[in-house]
Parts: sequence; C-alpha cells; structure tokens
Amino acid sequence: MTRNTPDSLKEVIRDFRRDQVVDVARRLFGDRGSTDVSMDEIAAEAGVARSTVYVYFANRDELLRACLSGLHTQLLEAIAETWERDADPAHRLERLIGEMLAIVDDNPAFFRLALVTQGTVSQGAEAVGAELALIALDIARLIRDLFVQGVADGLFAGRDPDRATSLIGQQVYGAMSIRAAEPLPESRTAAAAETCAFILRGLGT
Amino acid sequence: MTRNTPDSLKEVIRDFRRDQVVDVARRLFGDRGSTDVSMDEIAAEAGVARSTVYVYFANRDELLRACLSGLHTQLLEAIAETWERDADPAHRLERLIGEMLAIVDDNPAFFRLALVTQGTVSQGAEAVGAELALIALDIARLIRDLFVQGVADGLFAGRDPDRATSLIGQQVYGAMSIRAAEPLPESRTAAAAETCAFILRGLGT
DNA sequence: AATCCATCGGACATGCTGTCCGAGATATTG
DNA sequence: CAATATCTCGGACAGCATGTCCGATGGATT
Repeated sequence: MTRNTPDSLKEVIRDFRRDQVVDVARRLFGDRGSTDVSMDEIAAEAGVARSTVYVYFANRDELLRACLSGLHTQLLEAIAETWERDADPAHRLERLIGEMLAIVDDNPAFFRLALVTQGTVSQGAEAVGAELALIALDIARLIRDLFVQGVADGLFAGRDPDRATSLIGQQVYGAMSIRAAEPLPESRTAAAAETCAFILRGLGT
Repeated sequence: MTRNTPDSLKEVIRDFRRDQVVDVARRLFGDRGSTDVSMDEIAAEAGVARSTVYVYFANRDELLRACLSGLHTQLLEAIAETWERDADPAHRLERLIGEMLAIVDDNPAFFRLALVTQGTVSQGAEAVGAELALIALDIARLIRDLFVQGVADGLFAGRDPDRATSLIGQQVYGAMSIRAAEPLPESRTAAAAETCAFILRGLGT
C-alpha cells in the first residue's frame, strides 16, 4: 500500500509519464513513417531508460495502441465540437469530412501508419486493430445518424441506411487514405466540399 | 560463363524457383494475416534451406515485393480479359469494380496485407510501396480513360478528369479496403453494382 | 535518520536477419 | 569413366531488437 500519495494522484502521475512517452513515440513513428523505431530510440528520445518504458507499457504493441488511442480521442473531440453547431445534414457531412481530412493533414505519416497497423502487419497487432475498429464504429454511427436525418429532411433518397452508410464510409475512407498517401494534397476545404458534393449527388433525391 | 545451359533457360529455372517460394510465402502471409512469418518458416514450408531462399531473394523485403508483384499481374490480367469485351463505359466500370473486388475476395488477408504494407510499416518497405504505387497508377489510368470516354458518350458530366478520377478512385479504394476488412462481405456482384451506380449518379449528367 | 519508491543502467536469454562457407549431390562434358 | 560446373544444404556466425530482471542511486516523506 502507498504510504502517503493517494492512489488517484499516483494514477495521474502514471498517465502523465505515459503521455510523455507516447508523444515521443508518435512523433518518431510519424517522422519515420514507420513503426520501425527501436524501443531504445524511443526511450532515449524521451529521456528515460529503456527499462522504465517497460514499466509503463507492457510491450511494444501496447505502446503503439496508446499512440492510436490518442488519435481516436482527438478525432472524436474535433467532431463533437462542430457537430452540435450545425443541424443541417449537408453541412454536417461536409464538416465531418473536413475534420477527418484535418486529422490526416495533422500527421499524414502517422495516419498512414494507423491505417496500416489495422491490417495487423506486425506481430500481435490485434489490440491495435481493435482500437481502430472502435474508431470506425463511432464514425459509422455518426454517418448513419446523419443519413437518416438527411432522408427525413428530403436531402437523401430513402434507401437502406446501412448500405448508404457503407457507401459514404467507403468514400470517406478512400478520401482519407489517398490523401494520406498524397505528397502534396489539394486544399482541404476544397477536397471536403468536392467529396461531400459527390456523395450528395450519389445519394440525393 | 555457363557451359551448357543457355542463359534464357537459366532464367526460367530461376523464375520457377522464385515462384515456388513466393507461393508459399503468400500463403503463409495470407493465412496468418501478417508479414510476421520468419524466413525459417517460409523456407521450411517450401522445402528448401533458409540459405537457399537468400540465393533467390536478397532479403525479406524483396520477397514481400515479389508476393505483391504477383497480385499486380493477376489484377491486370483479370481486367484486360474483360476490358476489350465491352465498350460501354458504364459496363466497363462495373466490370472493373467487380474484378477489383474479386481480387480482394480471392485472398482478403493477403490483400489487407498489401494495403498495409503500402504505408511502409516495417523496415525498408519502400520497394513494396513502389510496387503498390505502380498498381495504383495503372488502375488510375484505366479509370481516367473510362471517364473521358464516358464524358464523350454523355454518361458523365464534363468536369476535370483528374478530379473525377480521384473521386472514383477513392470510392473504389474504399470499397476494396472495407471489403477486405469485412468478415462476411455481401454478394460481390451486388456490391459492384451498387458502388458503380453510386459513382454514376455522383458523376452523371 | 530511516524508509519508501521511481528510475537508472546494464546484464541476460531469446529470436530473427543476413552472411558466409565447406560438404555433398547431381548433371554435363571430354 | 573422370573431371568439372552448379546447385543445394546445413550450420556457424555477427548484429540487432525485444522483454526480463535486479542491484544501485538519489530524492522525497515521515
């Protein structure tokens, strides 16, 4: 048992330390565009001993998972912020796409990495895959709600919401992936508008 | 210099041996849904010594590249076969999408792997990325031609072909990626028809 | 002053990659 | 048959990374 420090404070400290390492790792992964960074290097860059990293993360995969988890919250926060501000489905869709693309632009290399890791490329990335699946689920839910509302508003033609969600999701997913791979992507707002218009035409009344 | 065997024959033999190993590797990668298979294992499964594998492939990455290269030719052959058979752009598009999805269905795990590797997840996967980029370029060219022809036929609204290609590519890319991740994808022809119809509406006149 | 605790730094076992080389098998050629 | 070229094998080896472990250190608490 801890003598003096209450457990809650201990957890705060722990989280702080973890974040410290995660930030460094994410930067290195992103810079290099690859998870191929040794734990030695991460530890050195973070200014801690390698063994200390293992105090906070059971292994490499858990560290990677923590990096992606940050992406998740970052995305959800960005969307939530603008979600309530505009009730019009068309605008919401455009905003949603814009925010997603913003995440990509924020760190293309790391995003590419995120997509990549989903497919389980390196050893035991199931945990990472699960993390990504959560994000995808959240987004899919948002898109589905948006579509249903759009149908009610007469913006979209009435069809199976799940199929529509799938089509929209495909387009957005593709747009993000391709943007992440592009060396010099076009203007984000233009790209978002274009993609949004395409979807509206494709599913419109 | 070779005494008896002509160089061309030597190359045939070499290619045959290479294919032998590539087939095994592709199967193992696919089965496991990960490139995390040791060279030992691949060699053992192929029934050759590990050192022999290194006679035919300089390193792991080259082996991986060879695996993806097979995917490339497989895809191009499948498309070429049906490409000339139908001149109508709408049908061509549906065929194209159908063929792409067929590739995915053929070995979802390996295709996921291919997508994944593109992003350079493991050490020195630039070569692999280049291989994938070639495929993407080929497909993009096909799509672009298709679009231009479609505009001439009055099927598509006239707009910047590059942007249109990008939008179509995004949709197809997304459809493939998501299908590869789906445990139980819907009927391939239905999916292809749906995606094609969506694109036609989105870009139609 | 005594004690706790996070961190350090390094040793260690394990596993994989890529290199190298001698031994043996096989087929070709004179 | 004998000589030779060529392929493959199997194992040794160095290098590097991961993950575990533990004694030493130094700062903070009581």
